[in-house]
Amino acid sequence: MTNGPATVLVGRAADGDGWIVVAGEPGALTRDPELVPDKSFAERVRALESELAPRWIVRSLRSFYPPLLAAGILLRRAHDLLLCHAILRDTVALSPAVEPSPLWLREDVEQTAAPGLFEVSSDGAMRGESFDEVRAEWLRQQAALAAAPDSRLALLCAAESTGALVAEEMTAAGVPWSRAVHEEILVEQLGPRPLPGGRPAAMARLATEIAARLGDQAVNPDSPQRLLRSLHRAGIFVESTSRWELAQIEHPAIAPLLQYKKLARLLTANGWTWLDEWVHDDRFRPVYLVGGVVTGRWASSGGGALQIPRQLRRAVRADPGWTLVGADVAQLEPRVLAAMSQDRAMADAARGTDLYEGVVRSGAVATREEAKYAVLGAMYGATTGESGRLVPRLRAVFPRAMGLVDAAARTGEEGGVVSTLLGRSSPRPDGAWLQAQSRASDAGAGGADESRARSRARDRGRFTRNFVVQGTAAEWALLWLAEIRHRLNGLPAASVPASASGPVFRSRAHLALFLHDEVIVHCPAEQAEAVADAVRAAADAATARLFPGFAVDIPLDVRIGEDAGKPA
DNA sequence: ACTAAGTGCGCG
DNA sequence: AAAGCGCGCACTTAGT
Repeated sequence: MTNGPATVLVGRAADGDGWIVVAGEPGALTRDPELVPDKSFAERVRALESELAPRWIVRSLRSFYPPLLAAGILLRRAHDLLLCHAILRDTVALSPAVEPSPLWLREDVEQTAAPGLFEVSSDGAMRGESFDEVRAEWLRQQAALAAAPDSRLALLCAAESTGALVAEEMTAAGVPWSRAVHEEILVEQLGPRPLPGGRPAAMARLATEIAARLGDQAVNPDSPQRLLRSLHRAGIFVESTSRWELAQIEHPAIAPLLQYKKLARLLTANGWTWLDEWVHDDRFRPVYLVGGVVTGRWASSGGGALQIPRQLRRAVRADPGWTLVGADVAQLEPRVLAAMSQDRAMADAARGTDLYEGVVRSGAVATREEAKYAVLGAMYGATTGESGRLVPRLRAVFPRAMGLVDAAARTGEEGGVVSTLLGRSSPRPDGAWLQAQSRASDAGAGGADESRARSRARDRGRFTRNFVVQGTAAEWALLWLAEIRHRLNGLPAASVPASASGPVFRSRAHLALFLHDEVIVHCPAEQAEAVADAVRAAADAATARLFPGFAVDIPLDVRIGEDAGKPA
């Protein structure tokens, strides 16, 4: 702990008036506390950042960082106490773990940043933002990390915090989004924008056609219940109106109905209303919730950032003089499984760009299609159907990888906790789950109790089976993101027209979108190749960092230019 | 009129 | 109603 960046600890003054700042050497806070008024706080941060390049210890970057970005300040390193509290509180590999505290509940993370620049929220200090509380929590977390058996948890906390920096930077910069292209797509598919509440022309046409072919003028394809009755009256005996089931039926009404559902989805999820609400000045600004998914994946809030349909991806357009670099990993999760389980045979199968072909070459299954079903089934816990039938073949060929996920499933079924490679732990079973299990072992338990308990146990086993893989893949992605950010910030300034990405990124390459195993970078056109190299080098660095001493291929598909937005 | 749960579908 | 994981959002429906 003697090398490394200095630290700066930041919290509100006890009377809520201004900030208390303490700077110090790594691992120790040596300087005297300094009281900085709200008014001059941003400038103080700017000065400390350029003087010390410290690690900023703050309660939550979600509220702390956006005003700084708006003031043109880029932070290099941080430690987000709220996010790390959630990790350390649940970590089973830690004894003692960080004591859970209502002060550090994650709910606050979902709040949007305070509107004014560093204005005091009346209860801000009481919710854990006071300097004393920040310092006390920092000391607890440092002690917990120091007591950990190795540095993996510290790496996870650092990566989670850097992820939080990236998340706020991406929200600030926004995804370059062409309203014109998006509108073109809408008009092409739906027809001109209808009056509010009205049906677009293409949907109205399809509705008429559905009515005619079902012989039911009153059919309402927007209401599953009524649609189901209409279908039954027409002799189509489906159990639900979901696309998958309808697609199996041969009837002249099905084609227009499926098309209607497709257009209805486009209209309601990403139509003109969505554009009006979420795209301003050709920027889409989603809010990311770092670690918002139990496994450590990110979630998002508002605008459905992680569910943008692929058909709209071509609305992602670079500013003039700028371009896009898109990259995604094929089959990240099985590659991660191979490495975390140190399964040499599976890592060999993962060599090259298509893991499924490698599985075929291994002799486990005969076709690529079978390989895909078998591998997905192994990670998701399939027991029946095509997939369930193929999984046992993998056990023979990849015993270590299968042993790891099978063990995770067993632990989950027994009510235990599993962890990712860096140490993020799964939630403990909840009260209802425990109750179902204990009821089944009661003296007077019936068969129904037992089968229900067994079913719940298996559900939980599938969850923990997937947790270790999905969560470790999320850790790889987090490291990748951090490495990309580091390399982009090292690129020289470029002479291009200013982009619309805000004061920090107007002339600097920046991450614009992150989607589990995929990134899009917005960069000056002249830097496209350098950025592509940086993104590739970052992936190699992430792999080396997460799996030291074990060789595994995690190759990228990298695209530059107009097509960068949409993966193959 | 408002809320909560269910349905269906987009993403990985 | 995906066989098998994790999400968010819009809409309908059932309940108050």
